[in-house]
Parts: sequence; C-alpha cells; structure tokens
Amino acid sequence: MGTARGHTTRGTYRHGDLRRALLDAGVALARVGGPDAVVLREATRRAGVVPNAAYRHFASRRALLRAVRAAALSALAVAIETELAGMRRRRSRADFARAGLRAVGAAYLRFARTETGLFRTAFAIGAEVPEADQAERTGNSGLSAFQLLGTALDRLVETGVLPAGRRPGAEYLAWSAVHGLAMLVIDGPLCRLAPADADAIGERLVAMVEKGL
Amino acid sequence: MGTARGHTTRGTYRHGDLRRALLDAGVALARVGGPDAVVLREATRRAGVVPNAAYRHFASRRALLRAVRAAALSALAVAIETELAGMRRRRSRADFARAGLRAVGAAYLRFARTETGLFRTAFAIGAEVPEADQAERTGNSGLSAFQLLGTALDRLVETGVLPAGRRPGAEYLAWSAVHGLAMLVIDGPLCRLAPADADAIGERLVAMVEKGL
DNA sequence: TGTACATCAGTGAACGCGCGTTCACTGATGTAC
DNA sequence: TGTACATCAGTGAACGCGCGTTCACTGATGTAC
Repeated sequence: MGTARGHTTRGTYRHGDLRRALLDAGVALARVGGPDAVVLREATRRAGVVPNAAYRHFASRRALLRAVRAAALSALAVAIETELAGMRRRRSRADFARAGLRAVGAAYLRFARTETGLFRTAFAIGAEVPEADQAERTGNSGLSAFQLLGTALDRLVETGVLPAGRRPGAEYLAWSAVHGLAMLVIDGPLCRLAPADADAIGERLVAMVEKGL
Repeated sequence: MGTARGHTTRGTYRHGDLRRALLDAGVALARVGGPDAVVLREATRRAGVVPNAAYRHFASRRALLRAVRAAALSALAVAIETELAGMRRRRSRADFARAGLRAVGAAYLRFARTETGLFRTAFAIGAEVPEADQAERTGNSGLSAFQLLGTALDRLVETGVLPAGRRPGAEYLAWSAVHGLAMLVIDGPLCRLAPADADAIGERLVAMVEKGL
C-alpha cells in the first residue's frame, strides 16, 4: 500500500539501503514529471524516511538529481543496446551496418517517446557534465548512448557505406537530427503528432541522415 | 536606476501600460533565466507595482508565461527574417534557394546560442499550443519560423533543387536536425563546444539536410 | 562467549524563503448629463 | 463649461504552501577487548 514497496513499513531502525531507495524514488519521480519532479522531500517520503535523512547519502538535492540523471542516461544506453541485440541478420555486412544506425535512431526516438520523463531528465537544462561518473551513464556493454552511435557509424565506414573522410564528427550530425525530432515530438510543437506519424518521420529522418552524411 | 526604466518612479497613480511593462519584464526574465525565471512577483517588482496588480492583465502566471513565449517565438521569426533579408545575390535562382535554406538554419542556430533563454522559453516544456494567438508568434512578415522554413523549402522545389515528391513533410526533417543541434549545444552535452566549432557543425548539418532530403 | 564502547544512520523539530493567489479597499480617470 | 458618478487599475495586507537545509539528538549496529 506504501508508495515505495516495503519501505513505508520498516521493521528495523536502519533502513538497509536508503541510498538505493532514494535513487529509485528519484527515478520514479523523474519518469513521471521530468527533472523538476525530482524533489528531495518527496523522495524521502517514498522511502519512508524523514526528509533530512537524505543528507546521509546525498550532499544536496542537486546531487540526487545528478545521480538520477546518470541513471536515466544509463537506461537510454540500455534501450539502444537492447534494440541492437534484437537485430536480425542481413544479406550483407553493409546492410547490417546500415540497419545498425537505424536501430540506434529508432531506439533513441522510442525511448524519448515512451520514457519522456527520463529522457528529459537525461538532457536536463544546465546539465553540467562531470566526467568522473561516466560509468554510471553507460549500458550493460559499458558504452554510453553516444558511444553506441559512434560504433554504429564506425561499422558504416568499415563496410564502405560511409567514406572515412566523412566519419569525424558524424555523430554530432546524426545525434542532432534524432535528438531534435525527439524534442519536438515529446514536448514541442510536434507533440500532437500520432505515434505512427512520428515513427514515419523518424524513419525518413534516419534515411536522410544516412544519405546526407 | 530602476530595474525597468521609468517604471519604478511613477508620477501618476495609473501605470499607463502595465500589461506591456509586465510582458517586457517577463521577456527580460526569460532572456536571462529561461521559462522558469518568468516569475510573476518579479515581473511586478520590475514594473514597480504591487504583486497582485498583475491579475488585472494576466489571469495567472501561466498566462503571462504564454504571452512571453509568444514573444520569444516572434523574436525567433524576426531573427530568421533579418538573416533572409541580408542575403546577397547569387548566380542562379537555385543557388539562391539553397542559400535561403542555409540562412534559415544559421539564423535559428545563432538565435539559440545568443538568445538561449528566449529560445528555451519558446520551446518550453509542456508547451500547450493554442492556435488562437498565432499572430503574436510571427515576425514582421506575418510568418512564423516554421512557415519561413517552409517557404525556403518551397523555393528549393521551384528551382528544381528538391524533387517535388520529397517536399511534403520536409520541414519536419530539416527542423529536427537544426533544433537538435541547437538543444545539444545550448544546454546539452555539446555545450562545451567552442562557438566556432558549433558554427562549423551547423554548416555541415545544414549541408547534410540539403543533400539528404 | 560476554561486555563496553564508538560509529553513524535515521529522528524530531524547526528555520527562512519566495512563491501564486485571494480579499476588501481606494482613488484617479473618463463619461453622461 | 461644470458637476456627479460609475468604472476599474492599482493598493495593502494576508493566506497557505512545499521546498531545501540546519541543528542537536538517539539508539541500533558492529567491533575490540
């Protein structure tokens, strides 16, 4: 019946793993309401704990938000990895490489649409980028979303689809295109679009990137 | 010396044009701090007026924010119009049309970089899109940023650069690409990029769009 | 195996803050006669 | 041209809210002897 399972009724004095519970609560809040919804007091409430208890594990609200953002980035990377893992075989390595890029784009867009709150949190405003906790931002393969895109582009070069000379910086171009559509669709002027239409535009967009790179 | 020129020291009982003053203050706040900075009390403070006086002109804080957002969209359209107006002549109409698309993209990116707060306000989170006050969102020509992009694409079709069959929906693709780069550069993972590098990527991006459409 | 003790995770109470919004008001303005 | 009056823009005071954060505390846990 509690908001966070098992935490509201706590037998012991100690919590057990409050840091984890607060982070989970923070992620749950972010899923629903984006970065602004990651409220320290609400997270402690859900963990069944007094507000200031959070300060044993996070220096400030910002620190909690940073941790949630890292988790969101990680979830994005995992979503892309899953899409890549589910790819079926193709005739040629070149086709497979092309499909890889499409898979990255499609997974990115689907994540933005289905996990809007997390997506917005991952790219929260004023996102200082601390290089240190890079590990927390990656998927199971240890690669970040950006790196997964990079390797997809590398495959295109290896299979001769993309001229090597066009490779440097190509991730910025591809990323921009897909990220822009994601933004416009989730809370921008394109938010009225039917999901099917959004998908169609997404496919055209990735095709444009492939052709235009 | 006052925060809003002339408003803090007011000779008359009546303000004169408080609605305008509040809107201007709201825009000034948005320029510096984005949508969250558009705070009703602060706007009234800058207008030299008691907080609740705002309710004579705006039903709520959200209503003020909506008006500010419309102004931000209008400023974006004007920026694009100015860029277009400043274009020099080209050899062929086709080249001119191509340059037109580049101009739209460049102006969009520059606006995002130099007027970050307004840009973020224009595409604020949870942006409901009221169709009614469309006029307020346009530039001097009466066209919105989106429509300016559309006419630029039309020119490409007219001059034979873009096959007519690829025209429908093309604005979504072009817009996505440029919007994504803008987002990544202004408060995303690409915010560390030097302005010159951002410009270079912007140019490559528009070239990619032109080629890939 | 039993006891004394240090650690430190979570408690309880409180703070100051700025916000959006509501209320009954007042007095300058512009209009009707 | 002068006066009475309705209008309504801005006043003054107050509200309840939830937030992040600080303080001194308490008591369960795990360790050293």
